[in-house]
Amino acid sequence: MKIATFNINGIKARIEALPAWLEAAQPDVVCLQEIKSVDEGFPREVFEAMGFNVETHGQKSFNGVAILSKLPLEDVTRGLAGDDTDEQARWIEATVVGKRAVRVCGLYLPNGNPAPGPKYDYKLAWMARMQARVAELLRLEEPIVFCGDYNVIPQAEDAAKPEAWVGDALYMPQSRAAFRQLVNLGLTDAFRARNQAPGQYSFWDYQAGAWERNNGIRIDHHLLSPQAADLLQDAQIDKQVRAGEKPSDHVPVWIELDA
DNA sequence: ATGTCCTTACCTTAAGGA
Repeated sequence: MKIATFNINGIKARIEALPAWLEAAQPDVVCLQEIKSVDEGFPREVFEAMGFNVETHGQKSFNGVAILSKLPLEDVTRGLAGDDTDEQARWIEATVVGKRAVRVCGLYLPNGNPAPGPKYDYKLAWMARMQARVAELLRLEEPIVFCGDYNVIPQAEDAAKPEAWVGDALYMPQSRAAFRQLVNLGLTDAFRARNQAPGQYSFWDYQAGAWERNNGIRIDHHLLSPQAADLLQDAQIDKQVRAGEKPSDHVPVWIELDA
């Protein structure tokens, strides 16, 4: 089962690039972030025509997540527990049944800039809520994948210029500690389990020729429950997508599970 | 580099978010 995560930075803007990548990469499951669309405005028919089941959790203008899957999606839930007043669409879950059943959680973690400030407070509070949800799901002792745009640079080697990110919400010590606490619940960073090389990025800013200078950061991750980690066969970043026509500022990252 | 892109609304131009 090939499970990808892709922050598309707007479904309307990516209505050509996303199907082109789906056709080339042939993923079974794709978690999308920043669809920037309400559910009714998402062009689901484009993806249904390609054989995908489509589940969205959108909002107007900003954020929004979705799951596309060639396998049936069961027990779909939307939103991250822990704050009934939170109206930002950043979390969706579904169970995908292949050879094995896998719970897939698609997430778009808050950016948090500027830090400090209310947006950073929201980021850390959101990460604490995620910690609780992950701990709850891990008790099931099943294959679970938590994938998406984490907006966290885990280590210095995950940035081309780590010194440029000091003081940024994506690289603040508290952000990295909260990410570490998630991992320390017993999760595996799938990409790092397969590839320890520095210079592996999933995002290059549109500004200042970041792509041309390879000034990137690795912020799109798959964290795996122990039972999912047992099934891990591959993990890759589709870097070349960033050089395509009208690209997102993120590229797809995917894993292959024996499931 | 102060460098770009996406979305919306006060809509052909600016603001907010990233």
